[in-house]
Amino acid sequence: MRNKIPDVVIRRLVTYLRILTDIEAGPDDYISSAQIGDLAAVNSAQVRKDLALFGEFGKQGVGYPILGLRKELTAILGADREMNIVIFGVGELGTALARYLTTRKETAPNYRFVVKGLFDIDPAKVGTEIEGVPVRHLNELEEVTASGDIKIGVVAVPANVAQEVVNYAISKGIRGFLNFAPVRIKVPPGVRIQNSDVTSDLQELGFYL
Amino acid sequence: MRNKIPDVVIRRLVTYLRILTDIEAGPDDYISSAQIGDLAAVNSAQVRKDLALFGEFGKQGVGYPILGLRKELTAILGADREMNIVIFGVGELGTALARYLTTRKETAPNYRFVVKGLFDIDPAKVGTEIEGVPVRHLNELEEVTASGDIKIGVVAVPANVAQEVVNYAISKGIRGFLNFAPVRIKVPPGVRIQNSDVTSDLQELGFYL
DNA sequence: TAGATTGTTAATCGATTAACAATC
DNA sequence: TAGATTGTTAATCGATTAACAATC
Repeated sequence: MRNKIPDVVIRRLVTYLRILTDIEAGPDDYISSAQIGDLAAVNSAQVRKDLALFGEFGKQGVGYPILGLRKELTAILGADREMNIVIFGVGELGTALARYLTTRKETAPNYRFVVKGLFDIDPAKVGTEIEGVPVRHLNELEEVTASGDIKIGVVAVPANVAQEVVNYAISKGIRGFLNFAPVRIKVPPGVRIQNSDVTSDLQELGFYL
Repeated sequence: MRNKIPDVVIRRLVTYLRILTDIEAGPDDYISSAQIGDLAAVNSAQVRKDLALFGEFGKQGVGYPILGLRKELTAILGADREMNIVIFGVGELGTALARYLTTRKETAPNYRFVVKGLFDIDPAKVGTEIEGVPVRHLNELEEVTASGDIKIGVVAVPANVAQEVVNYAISKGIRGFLNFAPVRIKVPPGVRIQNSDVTSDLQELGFYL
């Protein structure tokens, strides 16, 4: 069933959930698809259709119960589970991400990403720690992945070694990546990779300005 | 003309340019749409169509001249111009981005983003500097935007003030934003905003794992 | 010339939006 | 009941892919 849901729908669902989370609501508060659409910059029919893919959550003439829908979306997106991640590369960006993700844990409400490991190959960095999480040598990855279920690897290494690091991580069982290195990485079927590249984003933006 | 080009095409063009830049090539080296497509994970017809939107750059039976196409894409994307940016928010992420963007300047070949200003409102940060760029109070923004043409604002402030900061920046003439805060920001027509949100990316990834 | 690959038109596919009966 | 809004079907829109004549 998950195969038939387009990526773009999931991205919107994440937005809807954030919108619902940002609203203070009591048990009797409802919101219409038009209101959600307005906040998410999405057509109201789109909102209804996205939600209808997963069930009938609304009430005709009234709308969607805010708390109820929030709960449903949380369940659909698995936002109630804790998700263990590791970070590859503890340079500027990797360090910032490590701090950001470990710090946010306390502030955000249903936050659920736990940084289980930081990896680098620079001897000057291995052995240090960030927000209480030790930086290990990449070749110790298996010891971390073996212990729990690490779902996601955040790639913050230089572009020229990113493919190599991802290959290695896949061999140690990691199946999802968020890649910050400015390269397109090839992964076998069954492995997901999501790219987030500041340079490309800026360049795209630059075209229009 | 630019209005008719879909965003997604521009994003692919950025990818093609990076691919071409990564290839070592002499003046007589050619590449086919199939090869580019392979490296970019895109159908070859797509590649040809994307390029054909801007001109006829190829030669039947041979392909596209690597150096020539690189030059054309650079011109199309404006990757030869220098693009001045400012960064709002000098927390973990803002600092990392500032360092990343100023440092990269030396390493990457046709890199062209110049950090012209860093802004915060925290008195402990205002007056310090990062990689030689001073951190100013947000209310000094106008003095920086007035001096040159600042095209892009990078938003690395907390989510709850992001909209406010963007509004203010728009009032000072900035027309393009790369937003790292986990909120959907409303902007008037004529202003572009691109979102890059680690939390959402991870959550989206989490759905599939 | 024969083989390869472009540029482009036509066909397909999928996603978005409009419309409306069902119903709270 | 009257008004509002859902869930869903049908219509539209746009983007991707296939196909192929042109031609290097």
